[in-house]
Amino acid sequence: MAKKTSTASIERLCSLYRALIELEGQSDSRVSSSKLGKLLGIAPHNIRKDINSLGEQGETGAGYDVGRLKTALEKKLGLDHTRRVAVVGLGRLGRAVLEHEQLAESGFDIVAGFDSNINRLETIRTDVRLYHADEISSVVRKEEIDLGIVTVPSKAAQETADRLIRGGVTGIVNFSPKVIVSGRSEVTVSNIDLVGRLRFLTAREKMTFEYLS
Amino acid sequence: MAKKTSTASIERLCSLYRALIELEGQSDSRVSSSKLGKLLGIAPHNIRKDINSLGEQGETGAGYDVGRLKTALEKKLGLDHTRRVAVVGLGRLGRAVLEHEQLAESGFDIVAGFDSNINRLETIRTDVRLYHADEISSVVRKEEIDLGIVTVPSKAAQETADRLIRGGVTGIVNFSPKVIVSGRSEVTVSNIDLVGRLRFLTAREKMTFEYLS
DNA sequence: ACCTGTGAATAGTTTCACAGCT
DNA sequence: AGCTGTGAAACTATTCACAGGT
Repeated sequence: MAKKTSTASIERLCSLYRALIELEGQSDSRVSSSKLGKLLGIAPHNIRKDINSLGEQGETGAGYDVGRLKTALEKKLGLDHTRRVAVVGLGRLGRAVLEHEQLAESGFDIVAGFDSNINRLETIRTDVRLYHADEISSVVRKEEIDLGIVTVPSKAAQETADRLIRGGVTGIVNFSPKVIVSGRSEVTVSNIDLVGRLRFLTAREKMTFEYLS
Repeated sequence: MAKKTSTASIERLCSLYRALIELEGQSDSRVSSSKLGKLLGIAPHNIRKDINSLGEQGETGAGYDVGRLKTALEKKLGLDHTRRVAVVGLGRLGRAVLEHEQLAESGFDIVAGFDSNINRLETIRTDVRLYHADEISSVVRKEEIDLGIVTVPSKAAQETADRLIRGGVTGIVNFSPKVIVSGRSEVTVSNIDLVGRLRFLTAREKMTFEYLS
């Protein structure tokens, strides 16, 4: 297999996939790169490059077929089978994630919840099976969990991630403000701390403003 | 003012700021770029460049002074004053955000919540003032709100964002899966949809695996 | 010995331009 | 007329290398 796909490109392909799901319901069964570009705020050239980079789509001279492209992407991105997900940290945010209907609809089954507070484990009413945080590694392994969502306080974040990784997850979404670094290169971590985002937006405005003056 | 700071660089500076907050409590009052690099998973060269790009820090030959660098960053990134934030969409996730203590601690005051469901507005118990979604623009303007957090269903996302922008926010964090595009260039949008992140992690693993084979 | 600051080199990503298809 | 596919150009970002300081 030839060229590695860049992170940025994978990111765009995922947005693209999302857009295609929406377009699927529409009347028109074809889309052009420029229409997709407008929808996602990406340059059309870029979209063509991305699509083409996953081995050409065989589409020809007048737009892409929405259904076909979607199916192709699904396969290429590995989104054609459900994935098993665990949530660690059952505070307000963690519980909101547990009950997030959209996850299952999109092929991500939450099959386990973890917390270090026994009280919580007994109180929370949910269909998801709950375990103590000490069991993370073994449950992840036994239940063949692919991905972990971390919603614990920052001081527990790295330790939580290490346990998930030891259990064998291939990716982690980290909502805690502490940046998680994955020792192994085959595990990808996506850090999406809210405070960090707000800081970024603030900084962004400041710097843009300064640049103009 | 000379060179515009790149998005990636601002992003790194924000992580850096976070790391400095943590280091501030520690015994050692100095950090080296390599130590910071290890902590954040960034190359030391890169960190030096970033720090230096905001007008040199005056630090000399043996590490940076944690406190001084933090203060400098605070000022440069515009994090030295509190910002006013609104949350739109008071479902499970929105309510979790409303009560997120860390926001206020970090200088982001949530001063308004919005929803289009009157029932919710009456039921939710919180210190934050709640309004109907129709009032977004006027309240944002009157309360001088800087940033918006969007936790509405995807079909309402763009409309919500438009209202926030009309009211005058300078940035939006969008938790909904629908990509929001801001017409005006002075408004930055940060899209952080959970399903999208999980898709990305899935795709990432698949592509890495394929590359190796 | 270990650190920062920074010009130069390298690598990587995006944009352009146009050939070719429908 | 409008579209995709793609090599080449332009641009941006990262990494290197080393001068200079403590």
